[in-house]
Amino acid sequence: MPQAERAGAMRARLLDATIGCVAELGYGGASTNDIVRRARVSRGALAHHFPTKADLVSAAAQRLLESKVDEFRARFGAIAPDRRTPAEGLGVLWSFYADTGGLVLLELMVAARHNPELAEVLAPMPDRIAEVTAEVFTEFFPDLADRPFLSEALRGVHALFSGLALNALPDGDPAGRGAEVRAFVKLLVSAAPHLHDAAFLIPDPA
Amino acid sequence: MPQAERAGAMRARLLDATIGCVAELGYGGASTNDIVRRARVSRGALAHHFPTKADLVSAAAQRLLESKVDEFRARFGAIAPDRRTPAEGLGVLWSFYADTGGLVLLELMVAARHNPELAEVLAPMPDRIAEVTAEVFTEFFPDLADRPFLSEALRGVHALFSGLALNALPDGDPAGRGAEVRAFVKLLVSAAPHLHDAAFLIPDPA
DNA sequence: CCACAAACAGGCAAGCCTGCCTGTTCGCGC
DNA sequence: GCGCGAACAGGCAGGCTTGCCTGTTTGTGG
Repeated sequence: MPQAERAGAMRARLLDATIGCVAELGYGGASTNDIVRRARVSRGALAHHFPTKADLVSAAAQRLLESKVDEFRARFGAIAPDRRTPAEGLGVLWSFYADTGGLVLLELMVAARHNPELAEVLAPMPDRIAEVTAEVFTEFFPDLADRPFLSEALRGVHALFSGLALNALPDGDPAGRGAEVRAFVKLLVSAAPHLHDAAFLIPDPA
Repeated sequence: MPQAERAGAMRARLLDATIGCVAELGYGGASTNDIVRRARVSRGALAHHFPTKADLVSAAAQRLLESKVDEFRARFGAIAPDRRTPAEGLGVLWSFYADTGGLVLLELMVAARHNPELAEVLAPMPDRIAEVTAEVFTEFFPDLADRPFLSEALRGVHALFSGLALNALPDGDPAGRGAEVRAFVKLLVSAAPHLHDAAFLIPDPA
């Protein structure tokens, strides 16, 4: 096996093991020992590719973020064309936060507060996700592309979902008691296309 | 000083120091050494009142949660009566998440995933907050008390705000790029009372 | 007034984690 | 075929953390 490929595979294994350990043990509980054990790699190899732990987790965060973005595109594209409604898209968005990867992202997010290197990687995340979401949205629903407050609404939905995932964290159940809220949002989104003018939203000064 | 009072004060100092350390160093970075140093207390005293670290942080979480609930009530009541609109209330809600205490709550939230004792304390939190919020809301806006989806909307706003706070975490700025989203939500909330019937929300089957 | 228990002080030991260091194998270019 | 450097293996040391353990003071009830 050529050198480059070997190193790449090793890096990938290390990164995946890191993500797995964070998912399983939490950011605080994931030690480099656990990681090398899970990846079936020696400590030396880890040190060779990622001199410091911050390098490792930063790279893992990057990998996870990109993989999830791709996954998001794929899942959205996988919806049957005749069922591609914004409301249906919400399910895809939710899956972005509800699964294991989303959990890890959450954990890394708060860890970033005391890890500048991680913060640097994760800071552009909300914008990146919003960007991709908007991109996909305007691709599949071109007639809704220039709705007022579209960007704000999309970002809001993302924030809402990450908040729901967060709140559901302590009681183990990934769905938590957020199901009703999600249903409500779905209702709202279903209705939104029928509001052809947002002017009425401006409260009556009277 | 009587015994009970002394012990109470000690407990309070320990708990406050714990919250302070978590705020400053993060959950993972807050060691019992830091805590006793900050509280000006000996290790023995800590061990006496909180045999294990989990006991300590659980108690601290409890204290923080209750203090924030009280603070929420107080801040809401402090709004000038003639300015008490739901939209104005959003500011209070946001302050709940934007300040230091909210940050700590976020951090403890994700920490709870691998700390059953903490989880037990924090699990009822979303419900508790929703409850208090609904209570305050119906007290100040009795005519809006039985709006459809009120509970869902309130819970949604909370989730949204916690998500915004979370997303703003990596870039240090507590406000982050969430200001536009909050403005949008404010607009939505301002408009909501003018929608006297939610029936139109049901999408036209045609 | 005394005995007792709670409250508090400080130190000790075991365990773990991270970073580095030396040694070995493998692939690549000449 | 050979030398060189990257890739990898495994162990060592320093530092830190947590929980416990012994010793001392202080308040309380009989």
